[in-house]
Amino acid sequence: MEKELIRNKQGLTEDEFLQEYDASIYERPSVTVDMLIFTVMNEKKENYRKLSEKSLKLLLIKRGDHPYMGQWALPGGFVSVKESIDEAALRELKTETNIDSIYMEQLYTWGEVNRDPRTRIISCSYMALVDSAALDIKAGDDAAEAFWFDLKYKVVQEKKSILENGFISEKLVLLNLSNEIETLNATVKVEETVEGRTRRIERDVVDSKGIAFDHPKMIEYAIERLKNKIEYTDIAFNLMPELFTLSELQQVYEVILDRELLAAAFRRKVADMVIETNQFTKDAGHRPSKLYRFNPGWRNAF
Amino acid sequence: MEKELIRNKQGLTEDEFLQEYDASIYERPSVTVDMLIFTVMNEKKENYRKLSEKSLKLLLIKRGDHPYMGQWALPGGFVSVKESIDEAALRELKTETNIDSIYMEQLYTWGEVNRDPRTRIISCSYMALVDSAALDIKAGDDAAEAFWFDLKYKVVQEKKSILENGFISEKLVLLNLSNEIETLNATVKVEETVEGRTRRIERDVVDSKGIAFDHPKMIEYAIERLKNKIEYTDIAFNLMPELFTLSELQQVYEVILDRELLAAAFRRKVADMVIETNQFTKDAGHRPSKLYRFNPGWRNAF
DNA sequence: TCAATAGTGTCTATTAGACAGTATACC
DNA sequence: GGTATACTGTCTAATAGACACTATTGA
Repeated sequence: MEKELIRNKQGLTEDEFLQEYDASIYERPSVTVDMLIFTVMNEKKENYRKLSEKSLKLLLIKRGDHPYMGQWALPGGFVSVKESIDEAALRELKTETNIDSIYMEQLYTWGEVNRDPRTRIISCSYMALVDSAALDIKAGDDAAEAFWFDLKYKVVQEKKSILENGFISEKLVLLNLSNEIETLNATVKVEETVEGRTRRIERDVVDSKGIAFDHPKMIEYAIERLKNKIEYTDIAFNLMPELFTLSELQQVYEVILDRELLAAAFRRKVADMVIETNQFTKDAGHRPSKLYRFNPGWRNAF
Repeated sequence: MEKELIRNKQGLTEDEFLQEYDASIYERPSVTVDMLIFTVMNEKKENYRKLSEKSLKLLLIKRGDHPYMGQWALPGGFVSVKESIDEAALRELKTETNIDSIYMEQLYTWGEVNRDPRTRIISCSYMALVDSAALDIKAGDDAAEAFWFDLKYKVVQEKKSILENGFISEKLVLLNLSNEIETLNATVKVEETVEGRTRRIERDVVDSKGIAFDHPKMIEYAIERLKNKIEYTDIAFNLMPELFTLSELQQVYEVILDRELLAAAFRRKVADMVIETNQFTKDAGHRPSKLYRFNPGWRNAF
């Protein structure tokens, strides 16, 4: 190998250099992963004819120790030096949901100096989408108390101030997380500053009732990403069971996008992404609906 | 404050807990930032009539020590415990380009266990876009030898294998980085596995001539992101000088997207994003072109 | 029968692609 | 005048939105 021959200023070869390398001389941050685990669940029917409404859910854990003891946080944990961050994220996912084959995507790495009162902690956030049908019992039967929260996202204020050569656009987002046992609220300010050719986006937790750390920021960010990606990718199918109706699929799009869609246009849009089966729903109280499955090869026609 | 009253299982209040917290008991990874600094530069004209071609450039640094001594790497450095990762990225950007007001965006955090032979290092990559006119001399006059490389991205192979309930799509990307002093090549394999409702994307450096670490992966990822975002955002303007012609803007789009665009459609597309001035180019050897500036408020009509 | 959803046909508005044709400086 | 680019007009194709209309079940 040629690399044996190269010597640095201290006259060391690469092997010698690595042997002498002392990683401990610099102070280092801790690294954690935080998981945004989303699912969509059916609420109970109002009457026998109506379809059941769907709602977007997020998994949170009640903190059993300081800091933020008693508050709710995203599931997560430290990344050990012997595992990749993806592995750490998968491990957390498995611990909390007992599912290991699932859609997971890295979102953003949060690196503010004082985001954790214990020590310097950098956290890498991941989004996971799970099919609630595949979940069954889990979430709640862990030592850590994990619960699904109904998640509402609402822009409550938008403000735009014009600068000499740009503007500041400020948005207040209200996050509401609730279930049978608790209701949590947080307000996140998202501020976009455009000055000349520089753009900066900054998120701040204005107010948080019961949500630990900077997790409201992570939640806000994840929802924006989810809303965005559902429009131009097929991630929504990760929230669906094996077989589903187009109406159910549309409901999932609607609950995430938080607006109603027209059935005709929606069906055209998803036509290539699904494969028709010859099965139908039953006992619906109205016309039965054809069941479909995801078509993994929809993107590049084959 | 209420939080003083809450005691954990050891009977400690939050303040007591934090005082006793010892962050040093766990082994921790190091964290670095790596910067993908892009610009677009003019090549010299072939003849007095023709427009000068543009080319996409990436800034690399020659490594002066092990590991990968003598090879080329992305500018970057360790994140200190006293600065946020954004601050570390800005610091690197400032060191390398001497510019501090610039477009910068976090891309992805790379967390494989053995990506660095020294020790466990997690690296957060950032993309920065700079206007080459604002650069002037810089890049080259630092102690570290930083140079701009002409960057070519080419998909040399695409393969799709069908599985029982999904497929594997494999893409080989050839990266070519060159300037007057050196030519570097790397091949990155991008493998997308869709199985059932699980999707996984994996990148591997198949082959690398002269590019250090897993940086070919980071470069490949950044170009994909850049190509993607230029289509639906206004980031391209960060590569433009204060005043520019629509033809120049189109050239920038073309060099990044690596395909020719039709002028009429392009002009329609960017019409709202620019503000006309009453100035024109001079001495062009052909019809002069109107100069435009960026319109920061294009998005939400005001 | 009727409430509620499933599913289709079609008109319209908007947008992207194609390309011809006109305009204008500088050598 | 000729070359190379600047810029516009318009036809066409593709797509998204709107909405009316038909179909089908279980109670």
